[in-house]
Amino acid sequence: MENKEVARVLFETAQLLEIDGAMIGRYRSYEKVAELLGSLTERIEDLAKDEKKLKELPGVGDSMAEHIREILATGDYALRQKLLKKYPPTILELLHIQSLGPKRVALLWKMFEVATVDGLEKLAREGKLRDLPGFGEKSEQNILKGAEQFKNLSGSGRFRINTADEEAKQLAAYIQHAGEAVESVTAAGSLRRGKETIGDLDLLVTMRPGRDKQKDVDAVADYILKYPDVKRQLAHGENKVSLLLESGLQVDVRLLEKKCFGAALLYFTGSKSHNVALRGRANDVGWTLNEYALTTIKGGKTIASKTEEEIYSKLKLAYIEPELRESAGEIEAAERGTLPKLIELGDIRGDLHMHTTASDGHNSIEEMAEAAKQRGYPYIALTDHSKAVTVANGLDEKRTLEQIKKIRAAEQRVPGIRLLAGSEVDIRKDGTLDLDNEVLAQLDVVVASVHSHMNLEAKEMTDRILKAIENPYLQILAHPTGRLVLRREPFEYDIEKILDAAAKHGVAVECNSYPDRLDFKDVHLRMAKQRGVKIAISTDSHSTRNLDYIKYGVLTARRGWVEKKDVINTLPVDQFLAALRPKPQAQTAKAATRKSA
DNA sequence: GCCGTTTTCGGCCCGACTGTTTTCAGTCG
Repeated sequence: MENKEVARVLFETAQLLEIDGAMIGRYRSYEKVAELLGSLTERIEDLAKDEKKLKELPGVGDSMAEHIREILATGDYALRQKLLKKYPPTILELLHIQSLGPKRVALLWKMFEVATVDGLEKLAREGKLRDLPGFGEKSEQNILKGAEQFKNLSGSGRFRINTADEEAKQLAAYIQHAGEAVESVTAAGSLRRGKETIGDLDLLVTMRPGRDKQKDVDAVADYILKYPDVKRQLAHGENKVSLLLESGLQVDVRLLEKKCFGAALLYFTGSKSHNVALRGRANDVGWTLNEYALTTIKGGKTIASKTEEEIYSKLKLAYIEPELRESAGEIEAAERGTLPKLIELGDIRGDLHMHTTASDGHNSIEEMAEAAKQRGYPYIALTDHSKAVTVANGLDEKRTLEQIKKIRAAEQRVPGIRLLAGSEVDIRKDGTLDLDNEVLAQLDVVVASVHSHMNLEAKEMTDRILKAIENPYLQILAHPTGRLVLRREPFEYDIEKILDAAAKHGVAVECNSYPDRLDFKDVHLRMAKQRGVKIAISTDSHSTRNLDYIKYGVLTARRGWVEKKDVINTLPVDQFLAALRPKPQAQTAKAATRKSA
């Protein structure tokens, strides 16, 4: 069982307990463990084999360890099943409706035995909810609005990082023009942490001290509400404005004083569990941390508030980069001074995965080369699709050989950048590569990936990729999990076996930067790093503009604790080529073809 | 259900906002 599945069972149990009116701490304990599982690099199934290791996890005691083992053994949990006899499973859907939480859902169930979104909508339309304690006409309308939104969103209500990134930049630029009173606009939240999907946007606006503070804040808030892209205003408080943009993205803008910027940035960057851990740490020494400051509990004396660095320092922690703030061991590492020195965008020297008009790209070899040169890269690899990917006009052996010649010729026309001839060769259903080894032998860089038969059983998919890795010409395994953000789940396979094989054969794995992919995630990268598997960060560009997506790959790598030394395309070109899996000697290519065929 | 220089009971992160109320409960992040 995967960590995610165990977490879901625990989380649903927590939600049901809360609806059932359990004590706050009881359901929190389930929630906490579910959150922990989301950021664990080890498989819970492995940890559970060792009683001691399992109970070393924070928040896991005798009972919780027992529950986890039960879930692993049976796929479910008796308490959850018991609660689902009391309440229908659909009741959990109601919790996803804005303005409804466990208390109100419990009340609705008690009064009307309603547990479906449709049933709830009917009651709201008939005006039957307004007389419930704590409800009114406005509550009914909000529930109807929320129910409609819930049904429309069907998906997760999350957005790809590039969408959120672009929306944030535009809105931030707009707010900057609000007037004198605005000093700075900063994006926080999961966007700052570099998550591949963003639920909503958090923007922090610092205000210059003026004569009438509240008047300035009100003026800026009014200005923000006039942003042309606003679909609806969701909230408007003293120092917060919430909007729904036309795209469906929700934005929370906080207007604050400069003196509490650090505390606010820390708070609104999250993650939630990181914040909780920091607050616990503050409590331990008699302090309390909120979005305004770190203060003493007794007397409310401010300890730190202006910068994040200051707050971490007072908590006796090294500064933790936003990408690491997932409560995945970063606090312990900060305490010990063993945090990684994360890779930076400027460390990347070459992009190793891109397409040209030869297959399904929009630009020529020369155009890609020029664009890469402008971005300061000393080298790139041009890797068009191979013939099996017919929809992308993949290249067969003959066309690949011609493409190699064209790349060599283009190198003369675009001086100042080394153009490596590559291919994104398809891994066929049976694990063989889609180009003859004689042709692969003539390429500088062989990138390989799966583009078809993505629903194989785990065993078959694992064997398929293991077989591909055993081909001595495969050097980089591209988009290794096949996940498409918000559209397709990753392949089912044994990723540990794949990574062990990659380590053994010197195959690098790709951290694919294309925002629709970003499929090799933080946890995968950490697993790769632990095994000493080399990492390549590439864009999978299909046009010159896509080359900028490299920043999302670097963010993702940073989330995976990746350092410059872990990434092969941070090396100068000669060292990079030497770091690739060495190719068999040319004369053995034919024999290798026969063997792998 | 977990945890502990506030340690075996009693708390569990904390504050803003909303909509309902006349001081607060519930939701949200």
